[in-house]
Amino acid sequence: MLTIGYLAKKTGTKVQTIRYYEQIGLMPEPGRTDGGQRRYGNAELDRLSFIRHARQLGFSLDAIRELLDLSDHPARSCEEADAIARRQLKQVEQRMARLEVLRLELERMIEECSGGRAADCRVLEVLRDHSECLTDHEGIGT
Amino acid sequence: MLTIGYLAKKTGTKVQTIRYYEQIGLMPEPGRTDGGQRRYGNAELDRLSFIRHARQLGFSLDAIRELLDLSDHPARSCEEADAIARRQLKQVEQRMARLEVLRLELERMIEECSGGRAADCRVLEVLRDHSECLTDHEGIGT
DNA sequence: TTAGCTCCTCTAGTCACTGTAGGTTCAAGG
DNA sequence: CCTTGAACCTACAGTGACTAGAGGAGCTAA
Ligand SMILES: [Zn+2]
Ligand SMILES: [Zn+2]
Ligand SMILES: [Zn+2]
Ligand SMILES: [Zn+2]
Repeated sequence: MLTIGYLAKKTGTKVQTIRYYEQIGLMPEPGRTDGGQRRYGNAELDRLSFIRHARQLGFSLDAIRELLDLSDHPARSCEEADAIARRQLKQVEQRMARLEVLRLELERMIEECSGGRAADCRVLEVLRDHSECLTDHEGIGT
Repeated sequence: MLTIGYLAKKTGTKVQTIRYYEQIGLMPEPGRTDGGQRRYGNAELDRLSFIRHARQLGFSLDAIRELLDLSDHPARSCEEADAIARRQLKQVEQRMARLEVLRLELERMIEECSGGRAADCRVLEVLRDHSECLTDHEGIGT
């Protein structure tokens, strides 16, 4: 019988986060001691590891919910799991493309500024006037 | 005299977002009509454009607050503005590096899965067992 | 005048946690 | 058996940067 603190340490999760996962139905309600403390088994440890690993790979909790469901039903087709992963990959690629645009623009404005008074700062100038930019970068950053 | 809706359209901002910026002190409290509606001048339009452009380049509202402050004081040194921009660039680079790791891992697991039952799905297997991964990717995704 | 658009305030929700306050339980050492 | 202190409990508030909705008031033109 495993305590919540043990699960936390094993998976690199904060204790509150595990309780949060329980609250939103991602982790099951575990058994309790007479005093009301949670006690887990190995299945729950595995489930939490899965969740954390998927989070590290950038999946949303909603996506993870579906992936866990598929993992719980081994006879089903894995098409949906693959589709979720492909969606995630596409999202990552899009984000990288957007970041690359920002990176170039930032690099350029930093390079061009030769210091001095704020009045002549290239960084501030570019921020004031988008026509100084080489790219469109519409949609908010990140 | 410009309405909030005009500013919104000109800058591609939602009306509520402009009111939100006012609430957190990023935009000044504008004058009002007798009926209580906000009316802006061109200075406010410029300020909002600055904010939006900086947001598109990924700066946080706190960073933008400092950048606006510097832009309002042209005699000051621009060192701090440059430092903020360099910090932002570094953050973008770090995020891209993390995303590249995710991208490779996702690409690999999608490629390796040949479809079929969820029991044999490579995607689910990798999520269950981090030792199937080639990289460490610690820290939560994005 | 009346239609219909825009504007107002206020509240709550998003995502995925994280932090805090104030109290209870558990396990080990004496 | 008793005490100590770490780990646990619930409940609620806060993060960033908005976004959505309710319910009402103002503004403009036909
Ligand atoms: Zn500068
Ligand atoms: Zn630009
Ligand atoms: Zn598969
Ligand atoms: Zn891994």
